Amino acid sequence: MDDTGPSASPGRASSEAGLRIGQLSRRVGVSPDVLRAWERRYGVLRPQRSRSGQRLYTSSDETRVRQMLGHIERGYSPAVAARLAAREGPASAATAPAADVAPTADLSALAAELRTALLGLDEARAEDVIDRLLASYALDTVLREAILPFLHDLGDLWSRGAITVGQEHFATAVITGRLHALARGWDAGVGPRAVVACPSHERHDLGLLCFALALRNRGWRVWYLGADTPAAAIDGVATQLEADLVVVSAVRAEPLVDAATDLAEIAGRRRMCLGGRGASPALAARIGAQALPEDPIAAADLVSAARNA
Amino acid sequence: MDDTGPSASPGRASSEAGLRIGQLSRRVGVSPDVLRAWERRYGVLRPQRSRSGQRLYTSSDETRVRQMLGHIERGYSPAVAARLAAREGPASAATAPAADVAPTADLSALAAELRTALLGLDEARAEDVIDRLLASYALDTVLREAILPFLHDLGDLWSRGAITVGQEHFATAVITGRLHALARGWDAGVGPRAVVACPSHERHDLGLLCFALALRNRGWRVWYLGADTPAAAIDGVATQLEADLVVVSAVRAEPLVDAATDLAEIAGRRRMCLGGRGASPALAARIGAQALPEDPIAAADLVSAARNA
Amino acid sequence: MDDTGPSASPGRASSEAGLRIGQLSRRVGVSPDVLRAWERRYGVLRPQRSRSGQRLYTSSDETRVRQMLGHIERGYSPAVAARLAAREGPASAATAPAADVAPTADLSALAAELRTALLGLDEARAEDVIDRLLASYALDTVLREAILPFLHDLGDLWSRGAITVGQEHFATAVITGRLHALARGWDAGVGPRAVVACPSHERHDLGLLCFALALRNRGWRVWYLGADTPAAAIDGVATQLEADLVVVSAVRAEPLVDAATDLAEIAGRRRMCLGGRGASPALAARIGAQALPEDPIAAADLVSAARNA
DNA sequence: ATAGGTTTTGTCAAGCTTTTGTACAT
DNA sequence: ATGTACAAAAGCTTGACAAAACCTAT
Repeated sequence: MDDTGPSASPGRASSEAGLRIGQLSRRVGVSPDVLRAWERRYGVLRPQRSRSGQRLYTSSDETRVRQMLGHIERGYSPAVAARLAAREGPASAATAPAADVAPTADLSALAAELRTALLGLDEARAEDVIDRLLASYALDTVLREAILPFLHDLGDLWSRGAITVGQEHFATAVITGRLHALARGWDAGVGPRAVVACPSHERHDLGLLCFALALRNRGWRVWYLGADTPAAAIDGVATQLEADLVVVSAVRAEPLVDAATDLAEIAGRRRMCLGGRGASPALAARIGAQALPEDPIAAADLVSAARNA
Repeated sequence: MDDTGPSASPGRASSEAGLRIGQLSRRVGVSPDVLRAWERRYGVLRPQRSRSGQRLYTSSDETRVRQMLGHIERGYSPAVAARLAAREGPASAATAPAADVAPTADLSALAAELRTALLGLDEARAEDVIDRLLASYALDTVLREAILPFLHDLGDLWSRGAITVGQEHFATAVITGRLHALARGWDAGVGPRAVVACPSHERHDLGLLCFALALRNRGWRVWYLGADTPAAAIDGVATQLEADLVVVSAVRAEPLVDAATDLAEIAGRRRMCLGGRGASPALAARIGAQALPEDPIAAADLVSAARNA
Repeated sequence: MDDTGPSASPGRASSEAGLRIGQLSRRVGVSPDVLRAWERRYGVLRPQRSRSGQRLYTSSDETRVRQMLGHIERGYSPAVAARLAAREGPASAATAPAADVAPTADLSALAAELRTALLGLDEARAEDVIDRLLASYALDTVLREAILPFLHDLGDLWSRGAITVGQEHFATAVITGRLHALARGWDAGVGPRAVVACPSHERHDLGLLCFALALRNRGWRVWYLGADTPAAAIDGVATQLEADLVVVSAVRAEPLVDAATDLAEIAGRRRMCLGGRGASPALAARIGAQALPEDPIAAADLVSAARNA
């Protein structure tokens, strides 16, 4: 097994913490006392705690310590080494020699870093990059320039067999979690109501999630039903809410085709849009819905503009 | 998911169940006592029972134990190892006991940490805490439970001389920056239009900023003019946009009183609300506006609900 | 920020600081006592100081010492060798930063679009333009070529009555928000510490914000106190942090004049610079501070360069 | 170069709690 | 088989300490 130990599987990502101080100490060759002192004095490490107060370190804490050791060996005092390590962030210093971390890294650099982090199963770093992206750029931009291109890539890589299913799952899980977090409180307020879902047998809902975020960002109230939702369920929610809009999206055409009859029935009573690569204008026409562009942001613009017009 | 046993398919489980504790113990090299303790303490194993109550383990229990041993060997404590093994196993979701880690982000703990960080002039840590808050809680919650109480405290501490003006300025600057960042893209979309400002001579606009965020979160499009805005300016923007609502907020009453005549003039043509501690119902009535509760979130609720009603 | 690599700009050097005297001594083979003596007598080295006063050398200090050693070996007296080394030093850092690469969007067109968007109260578009600016150009460039000129224009237009106060407030609010967001992580790293504020009764802090960003970009750690900060507050924070530098900036002269006595008191204990249009060399001299050019970027260059001189 | 004072940083101890394997009584 | 008890191991916090490294000043 590799030296990152327990971090290989996707679901574990956010709760990977588990190393206790003694073990970390043995791994990096720094006494527990020193580890605690470093935490207290420089705040380099901020391990999770168990309910009883025991420190639980992640493997990124381990690399952090190693970075510090590297700096110390190079002659820096522990205090300085700590600041340097802190500034390097969760990312590994080994690969980025002396590159100063810019306060405002540029968009494509951040996008690239996100990709590296996610394919490298480094969740902490991925979260950090997403934080920096969102801090520096508007949500639409982050989605359009970083998240969506990455998802696109991911599909490519996967279909070429260039990455493992585990990597794909991991990346998907991290992004999903993050986008969902952004989407809290979707249904509050005054905007028009949209019900948003993938049809039965369509399990890829990340594009839909981006679309939903963009739509929310344009003032809509969104009820997000997610992947694999039967047409009847969509209809039920839409009816209960008296939704102004129903959006159904799929990557492949089949799920939409299969649900076409039921969807047409809904479209007869309510504004409906079809999104995703699986939605052709022809199919939309047959169902009585509006076809949306493949790009989720553009789709949100279109939906939103149509209403204003 | 089923609750009858540890493996995914019930049928197979029962057909395989048969290992008794002594046998399993010898196979995996873990004493029966320990196996029982693990079951009791971590719930890793849930063997079937024979008629007489004896434990009957399946082969998947065996792999489960081996996984645990592997994790322990890699340095994890038995408690953590159990959690990890539970995650991996086929029956993960159903049987996994609550993880033993302290909740990553306890709201009040995070709020306290935010306070410590800001008063200690530690920006990086403050940002980190805010990140964690936003990652775990809805914006409304973060504002209501962490940001606003802190701002309140800040006023208190300052008036009691418990903190320096410098600390107050610093904290204000950090929070302002952060909230503004959250507010990007305020005017996009389809919602009703609100113009939001403090009157001339009112320079505290943080409460207003929270209100604006909450309002945006409820689907409104917001134009934020900020502190110290003359009534004429407010009117100009409101007219240019054909705003549906104008909100004016002040901590003290004077700025509102001073601007009362001009504001009344605007209120004659447009829905207007007065917010902040400086806004009394009496004053609002005189101006022809609606008084809002002091709490920005409640105010946003009210504004938003009134429109829906 | 530039993209020329880690060692090109003078400010960058200071962010690398961290070597303590013992380590430097071992590296170059000169005793700590001698290093201190050279510093005192010839001023060849001007290391940063840690909070407790420890000297923190950069790697360029190391080459400086080596140059001196070379000259001494060639027979010059230490005094002469020091002068020679001093003359050589700065020259080595003379590699000019490269221009921005391959602009994806035309700078002046984007600047114009920004202006249109902001004056038209179109926030979403403004944010998008800023995103594109930041994605294509270095921060310094964006500030110098787009943001600052626009702010300048804004003042002009306003004074000519060509725009309403509302437009001005709106534009200011958007830009403020954006710049604050870029400023995350201001206090990270190991660079020298700067406290940055406008004096009491000065409420325009946008120029200061640009300056602070530029300074941060040159490796300084910045504590931003913002507008309208009493001298006592500035002093308090500077003391708490043992800041290496205090910068006070105002658009008009009065606020600075009013605070002159208190500021002079601070300047007696700490390096201080005065910035903004309100800062005249005469006033600076009276206070015992250094006057900075009006242009925030140039000011940051000066502050940062002076340190290595 | 020396002297005298301060800061930094790794270590250690005391006192207490939690974890966990093992033992024992029912 | 179950539940309780127990003790060793490992942690936690607080506080203190001493060697090393620095600082200033003479």
